[in-house]
Amino acid sequence: MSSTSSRMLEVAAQQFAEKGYSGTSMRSIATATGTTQAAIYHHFPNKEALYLSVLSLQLKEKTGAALEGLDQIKDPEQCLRELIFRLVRLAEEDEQFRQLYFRELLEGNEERLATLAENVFGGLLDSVGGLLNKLAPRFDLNLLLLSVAGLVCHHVEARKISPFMPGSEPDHQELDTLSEHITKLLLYGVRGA
Amino acid sequence: MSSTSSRMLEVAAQQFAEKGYSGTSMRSIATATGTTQAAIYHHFPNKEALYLSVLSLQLKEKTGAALEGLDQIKDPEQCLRELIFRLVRLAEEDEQFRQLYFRELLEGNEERLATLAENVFGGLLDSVGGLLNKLAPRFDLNLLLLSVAGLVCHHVEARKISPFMPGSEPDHQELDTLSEHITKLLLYGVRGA
DNA sequence: GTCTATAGGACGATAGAC
DNA sequence: GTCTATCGTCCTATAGAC
Repeated sequence: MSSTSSRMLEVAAQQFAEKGYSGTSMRSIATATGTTQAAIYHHFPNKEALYLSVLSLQLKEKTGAALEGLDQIKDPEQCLRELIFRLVRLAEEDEQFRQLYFRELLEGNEERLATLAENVFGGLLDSVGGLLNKLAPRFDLNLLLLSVAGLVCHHVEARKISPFMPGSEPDHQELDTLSEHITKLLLYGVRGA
Repeated sequence: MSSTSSRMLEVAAQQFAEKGYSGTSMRSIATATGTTQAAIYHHFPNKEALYLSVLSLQLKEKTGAALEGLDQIKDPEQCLRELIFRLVRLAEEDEQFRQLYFRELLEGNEERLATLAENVFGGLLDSVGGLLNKLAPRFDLNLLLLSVAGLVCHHVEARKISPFMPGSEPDHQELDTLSEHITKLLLYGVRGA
C-alpha cells in the first residue's frame, strides 16, 4: 500500500464523512490530497470502490482496542461508567467514524448495512457483550447495544444544536457532563441516583 | 399556495430525506411531480430555497399535536410509557421528519440548526417538558430531551441494521418491542423493572 | 403556469504522454 | 505513478414561446 493511496483514503474519509457521498467529488478529494483527479483512478477503479475502501477501513474494529481491560474493573457500576466515558471519548475523537455511521444508517444498502452490523456491533458484542449481560440480565443485548450506541453518538453529534436549545447551558458541550448524564440514566433511569 | 407547489414540496421532502440534498436533482423532483425541471423555478427561486421550504414545513411543530392530553394520565410511569409509545409511532410514521433531522444534524449550518432546535426541541419542551421535569427532577431537562430523541430516532432508524446483527430476533422490528424496551430502560435503568 | 431549448459549468471516467 | 486533455453526461439556472 503506497503512501499516496493512504493519503487519498484519509482525505476521502474526511470529505465523505463531512459532505456525504454525493456531496464529495473526485476532484475535491484530489485537490485536498495534492494531486489531480485522474491520479485517483490509478489507485481505485472508481468512486464507489474508493468509498467502500474508506468504509471498510473506518468501520472496522474501532471499538475493540479502546475498550480492552474493562472487565478488570470489579464494581459493575464503575465498569459501566468507564465504558460510557470511553465510548463518548471515542465518538468525539473519531468524528469520521461517527458521521459515516449515521450516513450509512441513512443511505447504506443491505450489503453495506450487513458489514456495518458485523464490524461495529459484532466488535462491540465481543468487547462489552459479557459486561452488559451481567449488568443488565433483564434486557435484550442487541436492543441495549443499540440504545447505548444511539445515546452516545446522538449526544455527541447533538452538541452542534444544544447551544441553540432554549435553556441551554455551556457545560452541555463537555464530554464529562454528557458521559455522566448517560451513565446516570442507564444505571438508575429517570428517577436518578 | 397552489396545489402544484404543494406536490413539489411533498416530492422534494421525500427525495431530500431519502437521498440527501446533493443526491437529489431538480430534474428527479420534477419528474416525480409530473412536470418539467424548469417549472419548479416558477414556484421556488432556486434549489436551496426549495430545500429550506421543505425543512420549515417538515420540522415545524410535528410533536405538539401528537402529544396532547398526555398530562391527563395521572400515573407518572404510565405517562412516560404513553409518551415513548407515541414518539416511537411518530418517528416511524414520519420517516421524512426523522431522516431530515439526522441529515440536518450532519450537514446543517448554524442558522438551520438554530431553527431546528427551536422548532423541534422548543415544541417538545412545550408539550412534555413539564412531565419530564416532574418525572425526572434530578436530570437536566435539555440533556434528557436529547436522550429521549436519540433513543427513539436511533432505534427506529436502526431497524434497518438490526436484522444483520449477531443474535438478531424478528421482534426487534416491532414498534411495541422497541417502545417497551426504551420505556423500561428510561424508568429503571439497566437493572430492569 | 408550464413548456422547449439552451447556456454554462461540474461531474465521473478514459486515453495517452512522460 | 502522475500528468494534461478530453469525452459524454448530468447538473442548476435562465430565456422566451404559448
